[in-house]
Amino acid sequence: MAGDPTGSLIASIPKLNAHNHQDWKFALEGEWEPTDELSGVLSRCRMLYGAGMGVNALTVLTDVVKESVGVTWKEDSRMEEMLALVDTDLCQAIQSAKEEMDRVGGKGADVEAARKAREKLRDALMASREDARRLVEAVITTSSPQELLIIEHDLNTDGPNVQASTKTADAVDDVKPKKRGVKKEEKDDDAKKAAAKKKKEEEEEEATYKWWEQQNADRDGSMKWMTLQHNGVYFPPPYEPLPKHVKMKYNGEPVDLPPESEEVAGFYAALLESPHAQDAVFNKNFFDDFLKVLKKSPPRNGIKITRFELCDFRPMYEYFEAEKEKKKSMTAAEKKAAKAAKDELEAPYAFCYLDGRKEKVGNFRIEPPGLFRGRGDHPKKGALKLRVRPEDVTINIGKDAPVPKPNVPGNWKEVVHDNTVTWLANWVENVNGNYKYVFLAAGSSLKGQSDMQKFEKARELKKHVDTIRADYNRDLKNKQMMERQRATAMYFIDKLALRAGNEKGEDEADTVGCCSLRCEHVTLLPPNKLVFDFLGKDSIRYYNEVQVEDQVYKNIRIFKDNKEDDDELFDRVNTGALNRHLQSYMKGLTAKVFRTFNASLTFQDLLDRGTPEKGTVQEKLNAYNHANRMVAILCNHQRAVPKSHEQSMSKMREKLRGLKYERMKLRHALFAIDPKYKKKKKYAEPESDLDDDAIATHEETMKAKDIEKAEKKFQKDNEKLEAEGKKPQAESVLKEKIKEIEAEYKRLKKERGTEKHALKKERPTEKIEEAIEKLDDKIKTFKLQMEDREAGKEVALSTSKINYLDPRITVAWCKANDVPVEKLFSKTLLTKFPWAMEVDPDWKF
DNA sequence: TTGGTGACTTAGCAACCGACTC
DNA sequence: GAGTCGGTTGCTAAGTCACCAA
Repeated sequence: MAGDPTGSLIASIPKLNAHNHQDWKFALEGEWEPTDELSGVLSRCRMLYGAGMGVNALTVLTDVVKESVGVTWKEDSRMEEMLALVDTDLCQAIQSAKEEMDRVGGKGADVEAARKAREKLRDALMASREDARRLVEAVITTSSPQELLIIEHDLNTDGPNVQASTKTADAVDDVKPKKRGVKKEEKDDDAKKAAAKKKKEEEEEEATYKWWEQQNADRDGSMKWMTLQHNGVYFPPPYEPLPKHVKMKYNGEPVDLPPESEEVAGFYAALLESPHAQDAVFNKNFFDDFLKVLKKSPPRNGIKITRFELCDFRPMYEYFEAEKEKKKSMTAAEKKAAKAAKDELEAPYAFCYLDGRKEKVGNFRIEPPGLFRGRGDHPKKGALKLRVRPEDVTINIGKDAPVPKPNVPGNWKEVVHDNTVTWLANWVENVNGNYKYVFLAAGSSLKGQSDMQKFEKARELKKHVDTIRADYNRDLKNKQMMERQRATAMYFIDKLALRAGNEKGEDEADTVGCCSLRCEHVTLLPPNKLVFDFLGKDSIRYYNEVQVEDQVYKNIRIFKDNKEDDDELFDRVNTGALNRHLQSYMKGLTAKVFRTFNASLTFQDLLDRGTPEKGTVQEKLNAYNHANRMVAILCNHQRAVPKSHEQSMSKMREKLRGLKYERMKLRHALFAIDPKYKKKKKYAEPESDLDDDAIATHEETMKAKDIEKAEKKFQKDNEKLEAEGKKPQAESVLKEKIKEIEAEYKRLKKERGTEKHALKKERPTEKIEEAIEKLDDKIKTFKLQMEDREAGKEVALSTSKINYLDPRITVAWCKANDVPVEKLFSKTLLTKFPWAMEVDPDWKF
């Protein structure tokens, strides 16, 4: 993009949020209003500075310039250096002016001092503006490294306050060095270089900050941070009414809804073709809430809506679908531009500064309003989830950090400074009264530390698990019913990886875990089998027929005795008591730790035993996926069979048949050349599953494909001829071609089963042998892939990988087996587990 | 001991995205 | 360049568990 006119580049910088601008104006008491075209650039600096983001004008300018000129120059490290040299003075000037202003502002009485401080700050900003202008202009009018060097030199000798140049390509000429005393020049250079170096070091430190190598002896576990700065949360844009012609109907009549009720109708309309709209509870809850909204915001054309079955949301649904299509058909450039604009708006919320380090925020977007999509038989599904306003949101931020302003009108519910928690914002949602939180991203130091601690705790359990198991096995016969129930529950938690199973309320889906199992969920199957059948978390069915110790079987029979189906199986045990008991063995031990412990330990064990030492990468990956799948099955991590699964399997089967067919033809070619190959075992055996029927099916498929190809080619050729003003080929040409194809397949059919059924082209036997070898490898790998896919169609591998498998197991295994870790960890997982990347190949869980 | 509250992790699904094929 | 497909990411519901007051 270098060389673009300044205007268009500046125009591409998205506008600021109004409140940030006002912030700044407030700071300057209206004495200075940016008017030139670079105000956008400077606003970014002001916004971040105003929001107390620990401003570094260099970073801001660098970002802005990068955004302005696109990617071309990003790779030019000289440019980075140049920017670093330019901006250090400016940065310091702004910082000191701001500090002074804060100081005198705090006293309140010294009007004159405050005025001077404001002036200082304004001057610093004006300098910033000139620098920004020069930088942007220089960069956009520059395309070669040589020119950049000239500018670098110019900027070094001029200092930050030089006059702005013109905004055309002449700019480079305009920034020629001005004479200055050598000593001062050297001094400036040294200071700038030192500051730039420091800055670079800071950036590098930020990029490679390894919290897992730091000692946090100065902090007890309860303090999560010392300083915290952020820009709050991002509220979704307000509702935009639909075009006038798009209206729901009631009893066949269009309904003129005001925006408040139209928005709610739209929530439902969008789900019209989803299973939700077929759900009676969902529909009832939605309609009850819709009626409440209609009472406040009734149709403007007087229609009275009272019956759900007379509502027709289809016009709205069709409009939404059309809009989706429109969005889909946008060009790549349009999509990119839209995304860039969205990113720009959201950028201030995506990061925070925790103890001075830049960290990514996870879910900084406030959940938009909609209909509650509870899972399973949730009694409240379909209820209206209200729009969250700033008045609903509490912000948690450092004491000294400036309080951000919401991006929509309104004020925060509360601003707190609680450094014993990790959330940046929270609110209570209206449907279930649950708290919702904004936390740091999964790759942040806080989440990473907590993750690592979780796995370390699970590893610590190794030291205690023998004692615990011995105790609960003993207590299976305990005369105290409570202890016997507890021991049995622990047996299930340990052996079957069941969840703890807290009590649930009436207004939630009826799901259970270990402690909340009811008699109906466990059936006795003599002599010693138990059948578990219940809905667990997320209403996912847990079904397991499992052979248990005789004593466990006996206990369940006793616990069920004289009870109704819907009575609690463990009526003397709850999660609280169970966890308190576990704490007596090990600090921090709870039922949940057993799941992590058993998942990781099983995984490690399966990898150790199942990885083929001399296998191919694919074979090793299969062993890994197998181990991963076993853990996912243990933890009951299910997923819906992908819609395209059967289709994709059938394609794979077809491809495999093709590979085998190719092999058969190669074999036959060998036989045709030299019949003694027939006696070699390697070539004598026919391909498995490739009987006459399979060959016939395959040849039919190939024939159909060849004919289709010929038809397409014929059509394309004719179009080309017509475009050139030539006469198109006659239909007979196509017919002749198809005839040829059919003849070829007829020949193949006739020769089927004989060595004539071979390749047409003659090749030396060594080449054919080589080709068979390659095909064998290909078939083997492909079969493994197919098996893997089929076995995993109902199992979600990602949940265990993200939550239960110590990442160090994976990393060490990859190192020991020469498998690139990228094959197993996506970008997100690599970011989530940086602390695991340095383990030795022989590390074990 | 119990029940409620608050903070955090775990979970499946849908939308998105990028590689691949034609 | 368009269409397909499968993996990845974002979203938010649904768990676990500590803590506190009664």
